[in-house]
Amino acid sequence: MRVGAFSGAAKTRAAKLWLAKKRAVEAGTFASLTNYFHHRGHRETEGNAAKLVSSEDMKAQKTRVRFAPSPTGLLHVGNARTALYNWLFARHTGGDFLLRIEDTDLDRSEARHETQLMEDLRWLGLEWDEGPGVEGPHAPYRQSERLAIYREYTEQLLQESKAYRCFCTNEELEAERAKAVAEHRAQAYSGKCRSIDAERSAERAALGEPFAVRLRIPDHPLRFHDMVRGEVEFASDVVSDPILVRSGSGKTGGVPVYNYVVTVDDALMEITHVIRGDDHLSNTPKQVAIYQAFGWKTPEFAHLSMILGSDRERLSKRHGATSIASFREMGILPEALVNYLALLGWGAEGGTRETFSQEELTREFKLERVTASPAVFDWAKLHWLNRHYLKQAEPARLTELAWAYFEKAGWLPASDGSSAEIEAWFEMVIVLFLPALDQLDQLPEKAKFIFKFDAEAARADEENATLLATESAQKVLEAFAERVGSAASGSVTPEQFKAWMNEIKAETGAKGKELFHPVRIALTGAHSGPEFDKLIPVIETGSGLDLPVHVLSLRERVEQFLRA
RNA sequence: GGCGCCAUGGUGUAAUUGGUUAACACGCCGCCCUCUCAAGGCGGAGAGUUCGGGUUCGAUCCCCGAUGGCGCUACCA
Repeated sequence: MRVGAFSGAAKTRAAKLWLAKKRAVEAGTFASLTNYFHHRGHRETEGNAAKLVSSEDMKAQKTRVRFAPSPTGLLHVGNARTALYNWLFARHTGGDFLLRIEDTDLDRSEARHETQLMEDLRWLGLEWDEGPGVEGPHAPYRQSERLAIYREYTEQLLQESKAYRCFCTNEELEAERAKAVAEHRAQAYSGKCRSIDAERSAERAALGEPFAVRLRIPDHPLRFHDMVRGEVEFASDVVSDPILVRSGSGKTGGVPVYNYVVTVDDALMEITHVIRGDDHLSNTPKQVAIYQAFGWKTPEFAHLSMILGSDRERLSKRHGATSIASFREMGILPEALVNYLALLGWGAEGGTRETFSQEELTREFKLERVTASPAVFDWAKLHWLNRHYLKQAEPARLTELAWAYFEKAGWLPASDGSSAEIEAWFEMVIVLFLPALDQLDQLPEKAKFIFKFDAEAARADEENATLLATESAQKVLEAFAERVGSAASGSVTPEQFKAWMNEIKAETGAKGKELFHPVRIALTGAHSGPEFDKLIPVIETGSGLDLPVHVLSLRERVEQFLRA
């Protein structure tokens, strides 16, 4: 099924669903999540290091996690795995999984990427409880639509003098950085603008001098707890006062940056566990400082290691296809990909099982068992899992998935203009080649000889020519041609075929490869391929079908081959 | 340069969180099945846990250091 933009009906249904869920929650033990969160948030005094959510809190509180991609490109395996782990954690703990679009990079964010992203998530079976298309109590879920909210919080920080306006120019900052490197120091902002007094600062701003807003990093170490790495600590002097809001009067001027909005949103959306890629680990102290500035309690973190290519470099386009969309196009089944991604950085207790359905994963998945070390992406294992699920899949489903490849090749009619006979036959084709497939898009190449039999090429092949050069091969071919010539085109059954081969065996004395290879080459163009028992019906039935290309019957094949 | 994270066969993960002949899967190799190619069944090779110290009766596991890889060090996310 194709998942497109949401229809109005779907949207309404989703909203109703959410409402119903909300009522159920409110009626139950989690009576007032919002109040609870508020208490929690203000309980902690400024300057305190991040505290673990105690086990009591954990019990009382429903877990809430989010996947927060930026729509700047296609969803790739790394992010998909992050989404999956978030989803699994939410489902395992009975919590909520939210989708939030981080589109504060106005230059690179595109709506079509957002649409594609949601389609990919759905394809993987990762439905979100709140987010675009579903909505929820914390809407909007697109950061570009939350700018007014951030502005309010920035104002508060400025007023409390926890943040300050920075009037430094790019040149000044670059000079600072160069100096820091020369002196073997961390490249942290000097804090030059920290000391500008509030009145003067407001004045300069009013005069139209461009400024960014920076957070004042406190001078105590910034600590947080990470569920896969344990306690992590950063000294405050290596953490630069982070930019909260961009300067300038252009399109991006006044737009807050990632580190800031991610924190504000995670807090406002009551995220309890921030599960994300390793590349954010070094950003976390800045975010912790933001939580502290607001007096909000820090959530639990879980930083997932990177996925690497076979050269141990961060997986990228250089390593070939890595987008979820491309996997789908190749004919990797979503359950195979989900299973594979789950295994990339996580192992079930005991570690002896490899195949898990999404339900089984949900049951067994524990964040504590996620590995901290990076994992190398391995096509061979993905293919193994895909073959596994391909064999499990309903043939009808595969027929539907594979149809497009053949339609595109011009070998099958458009699926809506097809007949039940053709569909049934195509299913036979798929079953025939299934054991030899890593991914569905390999099917046309494997099945090519059925639709496009090339007698000349078969003859021309060197290996074939050698096999056919013997006297025995000639005799076998003649004997076979004689028999197939006497039968009606398209009428040969596997039984008939078997009987003929036995006769030819007796008649010519050829056996084994000697007997079968010439026939196989004449019929398929290659000396290896699927079993004749299954192949014969495919060819003969196919020859009687009304397809865009005529499938040659056994008889026609032999005739063409002898003429070639 | 600074800071952080990571380190078990080729690859992904296990190992009652100090006591194992270091396990499973993928891949590889071989055998069986078979006209062939796959699939399937059976078996095999492949790590002494990056290196060096320490703690301990005993370290894959705890501590320190080194090395290597990766990440961050952006008014990207």
